[in-house]
Parts: sequence; C-alpha cells; structure tokens
Amino acid sequence: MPKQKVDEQTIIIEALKLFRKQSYFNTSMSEIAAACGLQKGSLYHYFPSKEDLMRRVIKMVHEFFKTNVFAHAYDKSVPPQKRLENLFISAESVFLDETKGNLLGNMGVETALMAPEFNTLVQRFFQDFFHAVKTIYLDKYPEAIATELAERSVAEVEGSLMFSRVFNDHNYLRNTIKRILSRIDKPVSAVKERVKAQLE
Amino acid sequence: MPKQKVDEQTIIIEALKLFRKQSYFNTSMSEIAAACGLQKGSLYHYFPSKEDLMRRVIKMVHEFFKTNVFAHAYDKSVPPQKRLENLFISAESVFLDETKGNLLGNMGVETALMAPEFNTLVQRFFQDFFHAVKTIYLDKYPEAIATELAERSVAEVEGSLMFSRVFNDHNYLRNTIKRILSRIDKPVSAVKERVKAQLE
Amino acid sequence: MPKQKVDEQTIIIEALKLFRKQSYFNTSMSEIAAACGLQKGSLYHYFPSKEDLMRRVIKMVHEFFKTNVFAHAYDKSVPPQKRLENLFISAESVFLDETKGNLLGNMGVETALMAPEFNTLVQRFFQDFFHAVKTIYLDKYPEAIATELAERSVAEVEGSLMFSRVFNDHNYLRNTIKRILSRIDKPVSAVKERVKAQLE
Amino acid sequence: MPKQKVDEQTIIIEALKLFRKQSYFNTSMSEIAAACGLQKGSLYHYFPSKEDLMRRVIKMVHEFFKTNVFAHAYDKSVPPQKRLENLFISAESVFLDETKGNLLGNMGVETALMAPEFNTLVQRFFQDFFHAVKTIYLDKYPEAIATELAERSVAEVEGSLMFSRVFNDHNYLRNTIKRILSRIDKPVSAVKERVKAQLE
DNA sequence: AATGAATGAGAATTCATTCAT
DNA sequence: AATGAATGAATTCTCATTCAT
Repeated sequence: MPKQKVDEQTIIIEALKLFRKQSYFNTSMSEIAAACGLQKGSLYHYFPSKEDLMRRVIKMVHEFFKTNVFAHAYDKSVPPQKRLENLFISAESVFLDETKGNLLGNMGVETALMAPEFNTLVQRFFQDFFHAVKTIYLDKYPEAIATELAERSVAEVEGSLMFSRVFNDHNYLRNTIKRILSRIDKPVSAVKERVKAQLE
Repeated sequence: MPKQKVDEQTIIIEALKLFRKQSYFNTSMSEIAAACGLQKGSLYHYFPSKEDLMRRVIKMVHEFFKTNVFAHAYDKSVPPQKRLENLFISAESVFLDETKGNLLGNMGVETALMAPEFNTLVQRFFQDFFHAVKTIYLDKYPEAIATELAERSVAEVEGSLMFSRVFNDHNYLRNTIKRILSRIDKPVSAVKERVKAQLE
Repeated sequence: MPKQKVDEQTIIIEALKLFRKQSYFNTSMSEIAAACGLQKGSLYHYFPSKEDLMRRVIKMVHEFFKTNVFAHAYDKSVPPQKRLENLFISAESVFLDETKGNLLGNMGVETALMAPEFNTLVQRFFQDFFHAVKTIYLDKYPEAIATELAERSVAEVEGSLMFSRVFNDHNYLRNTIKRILSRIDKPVSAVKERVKAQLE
Repeated sequence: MPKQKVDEQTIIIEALKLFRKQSYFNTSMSEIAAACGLQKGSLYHYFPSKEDLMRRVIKMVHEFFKTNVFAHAYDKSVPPQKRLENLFISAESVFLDETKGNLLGNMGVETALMAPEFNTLVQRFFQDFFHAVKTIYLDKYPEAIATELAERSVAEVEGSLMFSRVFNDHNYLRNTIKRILSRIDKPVSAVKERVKAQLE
C-alpha cells in the first residue's frame, strides 16, 4: 500500500526543468525520477513513455502561456499599450524563470526536430503567440501592419532570449522588450510609411 | 580495406548535416559513419571522440561564416548599405542551406547547453556576428545606436530563422532580412529619436 | 522479468572466480553476467562499473581472510604453535580453493598494477597478513625476529602458491606450509643465531 | 623506400616494459608501437600477432636469465657459496630493473593464465631456475635437501619480489636474498635435521 | 502506488589486424 | 620497411521499458 509521493504536475515540472537545462535527449528517465524522489520505474505509472511525458510538458507550458501570458491580449478592458506591456512583461518573467521555463522559447528548434508530432505542438504554440500579439496591434494598425509587427516582435523576443541564455545575461531580452513596448507609442504614420516602403 | 574513402572535411560536413537535422544527442556515431560510407570505428581515426567532432563542426561553421558572411562587413570598398546587404543575403543563403547549415544559428541553445566549452564557442560566434553587423552600422550611426541596431538585427534574424525552420517556410527569414535592409535607408533622425526615447 | 535472480554476493563470487581464472582485464562484464545467468546490463544494477565490482571483490576476499584466516592469530586461548597451524592450514585451503580464491594471493601484482587505489587495497591485505603472522611469532620471539619470520613465511607461502598454480600441483604450497609449521617448534636459539648473523 | 626505424629487439624490450607495467591485456599494440616510435601497423612487419610478440618477450627474458643469471650456477671454477651469490645478486638486479624486467617473476601467474602455451613457457623458466639453484646446493647437500632448499629459495625470492613491487620497496627482495645467501654458510647438520623432521 | 530487478537494444569507444601505397 | 586508412568484433556502459511483489 504505497503512499502517493508525487503527482503528475510535479513530474511534469521536474521534467521541464531538466529538459530546459540539458535538452530532451540528454535527460534520462532516471534523472527525472530522481528529481522527483522516485525510482524510475515509478514514472511509468504516470506516463506511458518518455515521449508522452515530453508531450505533456509541452502542453503544460502551452497552457501556462495561454492563461498567464497570451490572455492579456484579449482583455478588452485594458488599453492596447497596456495590454502589450502586460503580455511581454509576463512573457519575460516566464522566459527567464528557471522553473516555469521556456522549452518552447528558444528551444523550439530542438523540440520541433524530435518528431513531426512535436513540431506541430511547437507550431501551435507560436501561432497562439503570434495571434495574441497581433490582436493587440490590430487595435492600432491595419491587418498587414499588425501581422508584420507581431511577427517581428516575437522574432526579436525569441532571438534575444537565445542571447540571454547563451551569454547568461537577462538584459538582452529585457532591452528587447523595452524597445518593443516603446515602439507602440510612436505615431502610426511613421510605421505605416516604413511598411509601405517595404511592400514594393 | 585501406584506401582512403573520405577526408576530415567530409566527415565534419556529414556530421553537421545530421546534427542540424536530429540534434547532437540524437545522432549516433554510427549514423555519421554510415553517412560517410564508413564503419563507426573508422571515425575514431579522424576524431578522438564525438565531442571532439562536434567541436570541429562548430569551428568549421564559425570559420565558414567568418570567411563567407562576416567578411562582407569589413570590405570598406563597398558602401554600407551594400555591405549590409551582402552580409545578410549571404547569411540567409547559408542559414537556409541544408548542407552548410546553421548549427550555430537557432540551435545555439542546445549546443551551448552541452558543456561550458561549447557555450564559449557559441558565444564567440555571436560576438563575431554582432561585431560585423555593428561595424557596418557604425558607418552611419554613433556607437550606442549602432550597438542597438546590431543586436536587434541579429536577434530578429535568429528568431525568424527559428520560425522558418519550425514552420518550414523560408519567408520568415527572408522578410526579416528585407526589413532590416530597408531600415538602413531611412533617415538617421528617425532612428536617433526612437533610441533616445528608450534611454530614459 | 523482474524477479530477483541473484544477489550481490553471488555476482562478487562469480566475478572472483573469473578474475582468478582469466585475470581482470581478460574477463568481460558479459562473461560475468553470463556466469550469473544475467544479461550484461543487469550487472550495473548492482555495481556502477567493472572497476567498482573489482573493488568489491578485493574487499570481500580481504574480509574473508580477516574472519577465517587472520583471526586465528589473535585467539589467545590457543597456544602459538597451534595458532600458526590454524592460520596457515586455513590459508592453504582458501588459496587452493577455486571458489574462495586468492586474488590477493599471487595475483597481487596484476591487481596492484591496475590503479593506485587497487595497489592500496592489496597493500592492506598483506599488511594484515604480516601482522597476523607476526603476532603469533611475538609470543615466542623478540620483535626483530618475529618480523623477519613473518615476512619470510608469507613470502614463501606466496612464492610456493605461485608454483602450485603454474605447475598445477598443490604440493608446492602444502610442503611450504608444513615446513613453516615445523620451524616454530625448533629451539629459539638456532633462529636467534641466524638472525643475528644477518644483522651485521 | 622507408628506412628501418627499429629492430625486433627494441620492440621486444619496449613490449616487455609495458607488459610489466600494465600487464599484457591492458597493453595495446598502439601503445607498444608508440613506445617504439612506430605506427601500430608497422609492428606486424616484425610479429604476426600480439600473442606472438608476447611469446618472443617471454623467450627473450628466459634466454636473458639463462645467460646472465642461471649460468652462474654451472661455473664450476667458482665455489658454491660464491656461485649462489652470483646467481641471486644478478637475479636481484634483473628483477628490480625496470628495463630488463621480470615478467616471469611475480607475474608468472598472469602470464600462465593467458593460454596453455604460455603456461608451458612459464613452467620451463621456473624449471631452469630451480635446476640452477639446486645444482649449486648439490655441491653441499644431498639430493633431497638440495631440492627442498632450491624450491624454498626460489619461492622466497618470488614472494618477496611481489612485496617489493606491491610496496614499492626493494628491501623485501634484498633482505630475502641476503638471508638465502647467509643460509648456505651454516653447518650442514642443522639443515639435515630439520629436513628429516619434515619427512615423516 | 512504488519499488527494484531485469532486459535488450544500442550508445561510445577500443583494438588487433589487414592491406594499398 | 613504414604508413595510415579501414575494419569488425568486442568492450564498457546507458537507458527506456516491463513487471512481480
């Protein structure tokens, strides 16, 4: 009659932390089990396979972002500037948080490489990310511009997140987010002009 | 049979292709050997270990970029706009080329995670990348602005490169590069203003 | 299939037998596993490495000797002649026993060569051996003589044990032990004289 | 038209040194080649296999002992005490010499274990050793005693040689040899008596 | 639910050996 | 005679997974 020592959530979080730190292929089920205070055999009570556990990790991160980050975009009671700020500031804190992790941030490629199925999950995450950011920009800009701004912002965030990790310096991401937020305050005309210029 | 079947270069390139496609940890020495038409034991003639092979791969990519991409930045016979174009257009073709690969592009994080030594190599790559881009911007902008523009451009490139791979759509990267190139044509004053605005 | 097939002790003993028969470097983990009716991977449940298994084998032999051989030397309820007899007769039966083995007997050198740590373990074994034998001689002889007799006896035993194995003839060891035991019955004076003679 | 870089002798000696230091199984052909300043493939010009090389090493050591050590026993122009001294003093210097080595000394067991053929070679070595020593003793003692003394002396030498290596202290062997040499000076009667005592 | 034993496939690596040059 | 490339078998070790208790 063994007592339950952990729950699914705990295992998913411990797995996330290890995948983030060491990558999926370089993390063994034993390590995950050990991080949970379990024997490796016990993990199979919760997840039928390592791949399935990874799936759950990705989904959990995705859900977390939906609830805690992307949701800000859709809160119509808040003005667009402020919504953008809420979204990116919360994204920043998640990305830079060891625990909550950003498996889907700059590790998107590695994750996507694992299997077509994972690629799909990663795509969905970024689609949601784009959609949220674009939704905000649509309050101030027409479709084409909003799309471009959203893709650009998320790309900058992902790129600078990578630098933050590679150089172990949070400022890359922080400065990028500051810059993105400052951009939305600028007069519409300037942006329009530039975008137009690119379209020929 | 004792006739030379491959050379170091070939092995490094085959390894690069596989690492790019499958990630380092998910690629076995057998696979690399098979890709070269060798027995796995034979690889150890050329490289004392898998890690060492990886080191060589990274260095080769770095050298390739120095010679074929970053070098454009320092060709003072060419006007800055054109230098920026040469640099990013060549970067684009390398990044999107299966063969030459961009291990150090969006896979920087996984690579960097492998070991402190690899992290250092990845850092050096990006430092060189930053430096090249910044050198061009310095022809038109003062130090602070050039730095910011360089970091931003490289971040955008890296982020959109990730999207290109995740969504299997080269346009993410292509559009980003177009945008970056169009930016340098804009009057200095606009940029200055925005940067100043961010500095308080 | 998850039913315990062997225990640590069994593995250690099987390893000992093989090391004795084939030497450490010429015995593979597969062979040891096969001798235990296990798959090779299963050994790593019990021992983290081959070297560690060797360590355990050495320690087990050492413990066995402490308990079953050297202990006779310290049983003060028994007269010295008899103690010496008990010690060497039990040593003989262990040395010549395939199962209990004498890895630390005449294979001391190969074992000691393996690594400094193993050398230390072998040294400890012989120190204990010397100490036990010397303790007995001290009941009849002064320090200097007891030391010399102990070193000599153990050396003779080891040398003749080697011959017993090389010539596959137990009599080398048996006769040596008989001779050693007969020696202690001799008048002290004769021994003293000889030892004195050597001391100039 | 490659020049001869080494000769058989050199290789045999380098191999001997390595086998002595690391044991046969733990020494690779590459290491031997490297010690000779050759590529491993080149060794096969001189010896058809590693085993054959080992055979040659054993034979060379045996020949060396025949010529430089055992020969002293048969030089009838020298009195027995002096012959014994010559024999053991030369043996001592060989045994303790890193270069000339004593593969057949205390490593007899490991060597003998390798294959029946090697066991035979080791047996022959010790038979010659016994015979030489016994020949000297026969000048002073009758057959039975000479045999016993020879076996005992060689056993002591081998045992103490092992201690010298395990404890890295040449004195074990040196003192043993001193003791053996002092023994032959003693009156015949004492030895006779003891030997007789053992024979019932 | 948890464990710990066991598995078997496969990882990286080593190595004796072969042979064209 | 020497080399260096190549091999293939073997070695140590790892790991996802299974399952009886």
